[in-house]
Amino acid sequence: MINDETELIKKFPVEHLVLGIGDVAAATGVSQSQLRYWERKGYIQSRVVAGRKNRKFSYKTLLKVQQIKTLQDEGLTLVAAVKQSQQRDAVFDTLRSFVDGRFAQIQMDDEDHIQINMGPFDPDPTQDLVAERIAGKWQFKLIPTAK
Amino acid sequence: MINDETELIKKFPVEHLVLGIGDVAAATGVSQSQLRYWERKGYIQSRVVAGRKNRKFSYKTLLKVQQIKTLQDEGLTLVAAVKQSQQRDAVFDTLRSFVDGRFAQIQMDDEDHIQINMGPFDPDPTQDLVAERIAGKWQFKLIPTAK
DNA sequence: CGTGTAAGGAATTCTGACACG
DNA sequence: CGTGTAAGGAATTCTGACACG
Repeated sequence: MINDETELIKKFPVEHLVLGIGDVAAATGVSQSQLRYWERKGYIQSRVVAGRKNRKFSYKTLLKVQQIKTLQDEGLTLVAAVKQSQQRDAVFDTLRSFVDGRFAQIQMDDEDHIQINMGPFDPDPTQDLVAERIAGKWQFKLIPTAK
Repeated sequence: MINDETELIKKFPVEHLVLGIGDVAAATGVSQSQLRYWERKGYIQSRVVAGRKNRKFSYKTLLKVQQIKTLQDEGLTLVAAVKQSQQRDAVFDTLRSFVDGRFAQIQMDDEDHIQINMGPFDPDPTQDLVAERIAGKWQFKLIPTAK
């Protein structure tokens, strides 16, 4: 079960996740006509999913939409917002990559005692780095590497 | 910009994210009639979003659907799968909580040098724990706490 | 129990045009 | 440029019934 949980979070279902335009609009606060316009201009993309006729957006696109909107709200023009947002696409991949690469095991003994083992602590590889949540606060500790 | 990125990932838009039944079915491989049946039996829930008339599922529900399906595929009956899946609801919250509590700063200098600062390293609070990706591999290191 | 299907109606999304600016 | 709206048609989802088992 513990391994299943770790697997589950690594397989975070976003790759196959596509959303309708109405759901993207509701989640981001960007109107459907805006989304269609942005797509027409090439700022965002929608996939055509096999067998579906309507527009579908990926989760990554949703993130991008939200970024653009935030930048727009800060006063940038659409073009400027789009340009800035491009640098940030990598954020999501970064988190994925970190979770994939380092979350060796997630252990949930009970509600109040949860641990994430992140494997060998590089400055001292004889120890494992563990994140531990106690009473709602996350702390790090080192434990001897399991043989 | 660095702070914006950190904020962005913390605001990972899943709270306000709702998906149509077709998208949940496509993402999980569970048919629409299954989803409606599961809902009727109370195993999963769908929200009625203000102003929308169709069924909408939260991202957490999607995770649950995927868990149930996985367990079913392993040979469990629907009821047994539902029961087992209940213990696992916390996984997602765990990741969120960890990211919220510990990702102090995400820094992306360039494609090949990315760092996540996780704040004071509890065994030695004069140092910050930093996860660093070099050439695709994540490693931990300690740096003096920024004053 | 657990899932599928045909049926008719309701809600959602589509495109192209036009408005405002 | 960037967004909204009215319009008519197309695709999606709805419920309740019935089938299979």
